Amino acid sequence: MPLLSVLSRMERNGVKLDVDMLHTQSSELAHKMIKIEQQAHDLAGQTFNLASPKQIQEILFDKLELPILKKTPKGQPSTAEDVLQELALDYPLPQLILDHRGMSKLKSTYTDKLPGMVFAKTGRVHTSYHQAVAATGRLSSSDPNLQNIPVRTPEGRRIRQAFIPEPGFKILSADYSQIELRIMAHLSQDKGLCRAFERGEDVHRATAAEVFSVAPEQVSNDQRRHAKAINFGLIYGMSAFGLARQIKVDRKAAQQYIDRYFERYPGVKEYMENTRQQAHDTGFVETVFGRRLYLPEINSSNHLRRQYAERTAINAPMQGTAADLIKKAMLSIDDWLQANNSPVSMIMQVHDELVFEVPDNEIEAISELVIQHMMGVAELSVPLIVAVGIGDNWDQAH
DNA sequence: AGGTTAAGCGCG
DNA sequence: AAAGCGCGCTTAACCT
Repeated sequence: MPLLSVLSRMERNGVKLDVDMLHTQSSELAHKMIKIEQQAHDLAGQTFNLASPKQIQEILFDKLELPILKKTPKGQPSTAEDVLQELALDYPLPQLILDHRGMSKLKSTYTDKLPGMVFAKTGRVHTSYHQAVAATGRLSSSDPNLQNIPVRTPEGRRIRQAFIPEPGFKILSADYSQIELRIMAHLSQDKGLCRAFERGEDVHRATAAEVFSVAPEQVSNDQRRHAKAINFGLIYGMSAFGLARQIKVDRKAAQQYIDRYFERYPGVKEYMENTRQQAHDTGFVETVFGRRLYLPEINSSNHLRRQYAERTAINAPMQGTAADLIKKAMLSIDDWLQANNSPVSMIMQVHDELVFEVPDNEIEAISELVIQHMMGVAELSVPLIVAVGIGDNWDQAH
């Protein structure tokens, strides 16, 4: 069966929503937002629209004369999240704006919008998946986008709790753990990185131990957090400058971390250099399975465009291979479900995660089946680990 | 009235 | 001078 048919079936399956729960959350958010607005107006000494970047600029930077830490591409003082977080350390108003923004996002995009997207005939929401949008080979989802449902904050997770199964069913979520780092280990064949995954170690902790020269059990929370930022940064082609900004150390320290990383993981260094070189020589990069991404600007005389293409060259094989793997898993799982006339529905895909609606009495068998299919799609140099969760809503299952 | 862009932010 | 990859959605601001 072609992937497109699998996607169509998933769209048709849809997912059930607890609409009442979302309505309740909407009201609560509205109430909290009004309170924040009042506090903000008191601090500013005037009323203003907390959703208007222009008005926020006027109040923060013209009226209150807070320092301008960053500008937008058009030269206006930026009020972006990281800027306001920095300012919030010294002034009260930025935190209120941030809180308000977060709630406003949740309310307008999710709790207000999703109930209206329930399709009357099925009582469920039906997204559209797009197979040929993302350059790296990922799927995208729209109308509504089910690939950006909140999860990182407690308030956000309450929205996930509204994604529920039919009576007699459970939500089963299965995701690949650290899939892109595992692919980096496979592609680079770096000894240390492969060994960490083979031994089932906490990879960020292992990285921290190497980079900061301490025993794994001695790694502090901050060190692990920094190592995690380094690992992600590598996948994205980040520079010392970017790392410094991310983890709030000076540029020199960030450069030392990166140097240290490449000393400890020389295979990764070599892989990065080879990938860049290959992109320059051939004009494309490819995934483990040979799917290519062409990079017409890799030899551009414009530095910005060239550097952008170089970062894409680093990232695309890893992000793209992860996309290939989960698509293969979707195909083989769908194949099995169809062949066995299974009552199980595959209902969502979120890049490294598959979500199913499973009859209560089949949970254990299907968990095992999904894990086996996802792990078994390819034989890489490191194990592909799949974590499964089960629950009465998507948040519980995740 | 309607469309487009900029800024910002939700997710992996 | 910029500085971390890939998406989609909302509001404000601007434009026709």
